[in-house]
Amino acid sequence: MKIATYNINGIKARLQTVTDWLAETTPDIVLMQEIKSLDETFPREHFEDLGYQVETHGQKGFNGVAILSRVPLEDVSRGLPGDNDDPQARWIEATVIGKQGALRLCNLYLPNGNPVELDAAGEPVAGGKYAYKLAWMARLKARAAALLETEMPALIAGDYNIIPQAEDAKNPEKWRDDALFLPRSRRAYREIVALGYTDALEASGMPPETFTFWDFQRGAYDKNDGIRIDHVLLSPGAADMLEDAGVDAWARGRAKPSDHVPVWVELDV
DNA sequence: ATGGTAGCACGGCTA
Repeated sequence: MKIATYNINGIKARLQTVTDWLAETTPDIVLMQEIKSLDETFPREHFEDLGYQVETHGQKGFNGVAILSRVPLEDVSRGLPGDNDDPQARWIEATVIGKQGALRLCNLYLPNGNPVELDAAGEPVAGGKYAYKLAWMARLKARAAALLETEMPALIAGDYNIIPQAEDAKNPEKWRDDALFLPRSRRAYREIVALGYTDALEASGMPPETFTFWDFQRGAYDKNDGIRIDHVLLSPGAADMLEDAGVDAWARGRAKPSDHVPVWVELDV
């Protein structure tokens, strides 16, 4: 079963790009971020006509996540547990049944966190974007831990907005004070992985300079000034199913590209 | 220090 994550940066502007990519790479399941669309304005029928079940968790203008699946999805749940008052649509999960058994799919769009606002003591300013990012990551850690307590193997994938290591950036010094790379951000990410998750790309032996995002500005793609911020984390049970993983970096060079490219795994589910 | 680009939606925010 081929499962991909793809921050598409706006479904309306990306419909043709995504449709062409689907035809060329034929994933069974796509976890999409930044659909920037309400549920009712998402082009559901377009993807249903291509053979996909469509589950969305949308929001007007910003954020929004969706799952496309050629395999039936069950028990769809919207919103990351831990804050019922969070208005931002950044999390959707569902169960897929394969030949061997079930797999829990979690699709996330982790907050960017910039600009970083710190008080005189160096603590994130309450109500600021960086504080929101860290609070969201604490909720993610709790959910990731809870998933390990269940019987079901789990995949947690999406746009993490985290550069895990200096090697995951062409120019790490540019990101030193950025919310994607601050020690505090990376520590929170490492704590989640350390619960018992496997980075699918790392496990499959990715080459140096494996990036998933190049900014639209300053000709970042032409200079390969990229970062790796889209990740697929696998619980131990899901890691046992891993057959292959990769990045469709070529998608960044196509017409009307997103600033992110797809990351995919092949799992023997 | 600023502005560079893109999307949504039509002003200004988000990244």
